[in-house]
Amino acid sequence: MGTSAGAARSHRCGELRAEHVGQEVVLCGWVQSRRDHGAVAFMDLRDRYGLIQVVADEDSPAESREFLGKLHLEDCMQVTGTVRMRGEGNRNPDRATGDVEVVAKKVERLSIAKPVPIEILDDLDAPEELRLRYRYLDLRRTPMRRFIEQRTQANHAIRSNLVEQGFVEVETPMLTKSTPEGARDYLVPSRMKAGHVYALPQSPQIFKQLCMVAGLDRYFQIARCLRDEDLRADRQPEFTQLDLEMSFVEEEDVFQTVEQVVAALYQSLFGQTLERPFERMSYAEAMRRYASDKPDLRNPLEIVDLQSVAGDLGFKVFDSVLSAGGMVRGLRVPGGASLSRKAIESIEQTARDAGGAGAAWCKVTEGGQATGPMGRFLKGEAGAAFLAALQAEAGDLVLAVADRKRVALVVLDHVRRKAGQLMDLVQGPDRLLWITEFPLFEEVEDGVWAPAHHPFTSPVEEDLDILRQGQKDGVRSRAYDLVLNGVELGSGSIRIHRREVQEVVFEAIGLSPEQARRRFSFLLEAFDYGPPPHGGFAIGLDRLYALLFQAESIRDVIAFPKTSSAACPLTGAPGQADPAQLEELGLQLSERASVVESPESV
RNA sequence: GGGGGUGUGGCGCAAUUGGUCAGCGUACCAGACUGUCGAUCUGGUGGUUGCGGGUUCGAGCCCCGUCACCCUCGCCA
Repeated sequence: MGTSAGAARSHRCGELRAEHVGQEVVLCGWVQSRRDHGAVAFMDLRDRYGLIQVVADEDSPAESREFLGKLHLEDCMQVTGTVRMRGEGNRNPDRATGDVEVVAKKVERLSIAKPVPIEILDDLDAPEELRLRYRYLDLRRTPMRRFIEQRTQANHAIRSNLVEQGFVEVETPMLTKSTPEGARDYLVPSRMKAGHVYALPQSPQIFKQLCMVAGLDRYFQIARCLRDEDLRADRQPEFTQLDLEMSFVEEEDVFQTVEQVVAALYQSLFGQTLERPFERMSYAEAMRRYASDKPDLRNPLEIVDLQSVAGDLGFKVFDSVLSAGGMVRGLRVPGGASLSRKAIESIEQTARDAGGAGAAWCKVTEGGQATGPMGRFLKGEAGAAFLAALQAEAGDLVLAVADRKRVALVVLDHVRRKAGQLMDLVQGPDRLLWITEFPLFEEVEDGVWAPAHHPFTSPVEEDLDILRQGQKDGVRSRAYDLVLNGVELGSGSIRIHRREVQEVVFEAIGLSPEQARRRFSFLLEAFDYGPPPHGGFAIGLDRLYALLFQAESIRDVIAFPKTSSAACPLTGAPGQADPAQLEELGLQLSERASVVESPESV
């Protein structure tokens, strides 16, 4: 901390050590606790930097002795006194400042605190809603303050690394037009142009591409994004992304750039040097081996295709799925025969929770026999072939899932994770992984395909022809994700910069040239003026920080977060609209809106 | 929008099959105490058990509705 303590104080509470003994100091802070013994009284004074014990004894003026005992927790204080060594046996080794104390000469209360609704304790156990309502008190707590400080450091590491890499930082508008992410927009009505609205950005997507057309070459921003969708434990209506875009690049250029940033982050936060390059895996391979587009590679279990061996067992469950065009895949859990009946049942339950019918299973005995529910179907050559496909050995547990393709993959993913967790296989260092060549379209219902990304995501060159022929299944895009231990950190793509390709994609996703021009006119217009090939990436920082800082919730790394109904208990936002403001905006509330009453005004 | 969980003094918790069970800790207030350190001791204030309705002689406890929060599915690149 290279800055001065401030005019009202000479030192910070947390910095006093034996070397300060004898100095007269002026401290400012809050009353953390007080211990009044009559003729001697103590107070722990807290600031951002720590705690210091202030004592008033026979060396202090009588009035300060009395005053110290009368203070409330969290009163804001200024204390003048002398640093002195604590007596032998009176030191507190659990505290950084525990060898010294400040003998009060003058004790002044700068402001008074009512009884606090939440206590300022590291291990506070209070309803989160209350913590949000009194966030300014919650943030006085050390763990919360740490998150803020770590976030500062992380943002700083990111920013300085990207600047080093030659990036320019551009602040893009908050009042803008709808962007192509496909979430619901937050709208802001215009006063100047009644009946018209701004949309708050779901991401700076369009603007960062415009930055590329502008020749800025390498853009980044730590950007606020807003999406009006239902919340989750790891989702907030407004969140922060590290957003970047680069010109004249291919996937590898983006990967290396992002890897440098992430490595700088780990270096700064943990002093840890990440191994680079990160691993890379195509979407197809990830789905084949892990049934997931964000596999946790710390879990070594892999999916095995049993399509060709499942039909010969005389197992009705497999037969009916196969004849319906479904999928049979399985999983070998080495040593899994040691799992209890109850544990295996929990895997079956996981499969059902994931939307499947369950999971077939058997254990492999020393003699190579299969026991358990699926065991009796695994006799003879067909059974041996089945187990051989899995490379199952004595002592293993074998799990098999049969279902419609989309369901089976989801179930396999859950089963793999559950089995890995039960066997305690998920360990080792962080595994960072690029998933590449995501499909351009995803099947949302049987036979119904929707674009998986925004419409400027470039298809893979070799797949252009089949795309032109109207095929959707199997068309690869140049989109990629970065995955950390099974958690998707962010995603990006190489964009389309050629008009001809853009038109093919618009047509494929069912946008007529007119519709496309209406929605993205300004970007398409910009693309008439020599757009460079470009691509980029965006990382959700709140989620990443929650992970890296080991916060319990994404809300802990956000200073002033919202509840799961997108409300702010502190400010009471969203608030009721003021009729005068509505009038000015040319707006009228519908029946539905006026029925809704605020439950309570704070 | 669907499913699940939670809701008792400011805060954390308790209350047997529905029957003196509205109690404990902490904070708060008053007092005592020369070395504590999330001090201790004594005494005290404080609750229409989220809200509304119902069942019952009787509801914190059972039923219905509702609100808020948390988790989750849908939704969200």
